[in-house]
Amino acid sequence: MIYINNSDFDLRKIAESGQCFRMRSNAKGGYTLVAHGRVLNLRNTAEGCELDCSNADFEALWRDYFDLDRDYAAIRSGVDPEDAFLNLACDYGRGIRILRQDPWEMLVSFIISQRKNIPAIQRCVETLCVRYGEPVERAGELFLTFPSAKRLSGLDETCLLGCALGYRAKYVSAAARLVASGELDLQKAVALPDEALLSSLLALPGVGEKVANCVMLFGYHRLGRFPQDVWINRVIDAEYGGTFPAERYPDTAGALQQYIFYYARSAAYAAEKKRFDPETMEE
DNA sequence: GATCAGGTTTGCA
DNA sequence: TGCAAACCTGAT
Repeated sequence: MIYINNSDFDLRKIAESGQCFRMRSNAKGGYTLVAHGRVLNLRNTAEGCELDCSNADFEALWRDYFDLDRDYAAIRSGVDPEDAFLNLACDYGRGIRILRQDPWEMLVSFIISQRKNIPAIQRCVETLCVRYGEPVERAGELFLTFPSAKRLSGLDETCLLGCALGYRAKYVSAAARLVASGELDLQKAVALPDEALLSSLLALPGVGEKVANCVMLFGYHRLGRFPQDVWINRVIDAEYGGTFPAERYPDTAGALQQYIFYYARSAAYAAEKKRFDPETMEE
């Protein structure tokens, strides 16, 4: 067992932050995660957050996966002290970290995400894994990995439609073929500078600015990327008059985006808005 | 039934 | 460039 004692590590917030679709609450009051072909159980205890893995696995994979060597307090303290809203969001979201997830899994997950809410995305991803993933055994229980590009590229598009992907099926199918054929090398792309990585992602069908930025942030850990979805846009309209000063945070905007996203969707923010703007009642 | 959801593409001005 | 409509599916 490994214990994480870090006030900048909050299991629930990370699970709910919308960056990861395979971290699900389990029967033991904790969370179970399948990532990079491995299964991990986590739960909060008096001694800290408990990870049921060996020290070797922790050092080889999970320390990096949870980005534990980064100082998130430093990211928050770099925020403009005049920016009251952003400081509130940072306080509220404290404990969120940007996970280092698999680029292929992120690409497919965020292509699927368009015009779907989080539960719907989770269901689609789960169905893909159950039907086409590789089995992994863990304490007598069976789990499934995220299916490889090779596996998905060999499927008829109707199989993907059967996973409720809808019009996105052809996008996933095309991406799978490109990756499986080697025409697009997602691992090699790790070495690309931001702009080149962005344009190679944008070249894929069904991938626009938002999806590309999510893949860069969550799959390639480019912390300067600032994906703008409708929630972020609503906040930017309401709090910043239409433009967020992302250029002020070239190395941390993505982490700030996660704090904002988490706060923007919270009841706390809704209540705050309502307090200052009675008009929202009518909307 | 109509509308809408964490978006992208296409077509038309 | 900029804007609206269409696209699948599931939920309200």
